[in-house]
Amino acid sequence: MDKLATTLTASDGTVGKALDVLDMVAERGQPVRFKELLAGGRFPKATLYRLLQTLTNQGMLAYDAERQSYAPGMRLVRLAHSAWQQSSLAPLARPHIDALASKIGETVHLAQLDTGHVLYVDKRNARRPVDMYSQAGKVGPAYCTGVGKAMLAYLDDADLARAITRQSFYRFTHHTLTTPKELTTELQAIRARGYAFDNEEHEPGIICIAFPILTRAKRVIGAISVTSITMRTTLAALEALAPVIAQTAALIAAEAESWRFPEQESKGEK
Amino acid sequence: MDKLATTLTASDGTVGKALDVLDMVAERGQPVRFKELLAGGRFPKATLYRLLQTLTNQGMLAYDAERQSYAPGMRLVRLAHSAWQQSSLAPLARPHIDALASKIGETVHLAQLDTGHVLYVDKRNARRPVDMYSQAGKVGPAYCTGVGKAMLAYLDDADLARAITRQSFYRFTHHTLTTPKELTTELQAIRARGYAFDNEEHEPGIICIAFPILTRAKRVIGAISVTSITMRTTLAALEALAPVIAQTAALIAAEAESWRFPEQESKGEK
DNA sequence: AAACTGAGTTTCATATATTGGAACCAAAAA
DNA sequence: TTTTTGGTTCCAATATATGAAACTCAGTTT
Repeated sequence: MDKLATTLTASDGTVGKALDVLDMVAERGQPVRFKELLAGGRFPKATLYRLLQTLTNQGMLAYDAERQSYAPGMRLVRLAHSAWQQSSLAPLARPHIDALASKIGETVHLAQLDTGHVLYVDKRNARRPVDMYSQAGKVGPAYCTGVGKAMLAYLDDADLARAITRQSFYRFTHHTLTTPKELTTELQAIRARGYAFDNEEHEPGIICIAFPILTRAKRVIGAISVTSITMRTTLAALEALAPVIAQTAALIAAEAESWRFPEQESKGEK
Repeated sequence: MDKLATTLTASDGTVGKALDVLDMVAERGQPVRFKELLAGGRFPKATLYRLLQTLTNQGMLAYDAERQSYAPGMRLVRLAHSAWQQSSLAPLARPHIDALASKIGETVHLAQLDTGHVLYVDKRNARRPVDMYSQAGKVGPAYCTGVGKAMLAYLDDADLARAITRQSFYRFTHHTLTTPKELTTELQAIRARGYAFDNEEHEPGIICIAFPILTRAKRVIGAISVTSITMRTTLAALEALAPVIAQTAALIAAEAESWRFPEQESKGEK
């Protein structure tokens, strides 16, 4: 399912290792047995064992005794609630996203950049209301999505370079940009234009137009996109919506600025 | 806002401490300055400092340089996505919750028990569709909510005892049960009846009826509730919906059982 | 039954990371 | 300028984490 470049964080301390393990469990997307994790070769048996114990104790993992397997724990959901509420743009952007979605009747996404990847923090689907967490919290590739490219286009050189190293450049469709070179060229175009398209680069049949959400100082803090399907629309038709979307992005930016502007990428790699 | 008994997890190792700090940040519900955390008196300056650094490095916290404050990081949202998807009842229960909500046109909650507190994992609000994360991931008290009591009623003695020690028994309204004694009496009634009510015990004007979701072995794995307001309904009216709700709970239970049954409470306190 | 797996758990001497008091620094306040 | 406040860094003492190897305890095989 996921073709993201696996980010192996330079381990800082025991905590770093524990969180690595957490990631390993979360990434698999289904309950994992000890053996499988061990097979990852990341940690020696005893160490892995104790890390798992600790995490389980702490409710960060849940151990299913019957199946002898680990899954991410509910404590994460609790913590994430806080994170989402106070560190994401979502609560603040909600009314604007709502307005936009109901005005144009297409799916709207709100995303932020997280260690080089796209993190969807909210979604509004015009026809079928809810879709919850099934999208919020979901991670996607940056190099081949509208929101991703819209955000990458506004990173400064250092951050962009770092972000690029994280891209897998896996070819999802034959429109996917598969080299840093192609991508950077595209990013220039996006910066010139002010917004990005996704021309079936991630999934065939799916297109979108995406706008960065920029602070006054032109720092990207997120992006919004309007998605549709080739069967129903064209990129040109989506482009006609540009003004409304741009407007929404601006509103969100303005509001965000007056409240807070969270750091997105931690700067030093240790 | 929150009146939950603060769970001070018996620290295991550095990881435990780090997660404690995470909790401290998350609990505040707004960006925290170093000083405030230090004032908590939980950790000496240098130690706290380094824990914060590590967590920030790891993306579990986000540091806002301008305001010099910490907030829960986006990595949590990413991780929680996994947790929610694979460890909660939500994905599985979704269709049934949807059906129930649209059939009866009232707000439906799906909750699980997390270290003695209620963790809302999904919500369907009939009239105003989405409400997202604003509820999923939210934690509430167990002793004075319908879902909470419905779940407590089916815990075995040991787990119940443990859960009770976590309740704050804060008096939210004058219907709130404020002692373990009152609560256990109520729980007996609930077990006898098969479902619980919330008679304005948490918020004035808000009432609900809640059903536990039980495995064949009678282990609680969650609860669903239908909420309304006294201005519009009565408990008696809600009770009329009992069969439909029970049915939904049973469906969810059946489905859950055939897939997986995650542990909810980690057993040993170390 | 006896011998063998394979998966998970525990031990223990060692290396290492964590600790926290105190010193330090920078910016704001007096 | 001097103080205070709030945050960062040092460093020796010490607690912790480490991981190879030994050990369980099923469930197999032979």
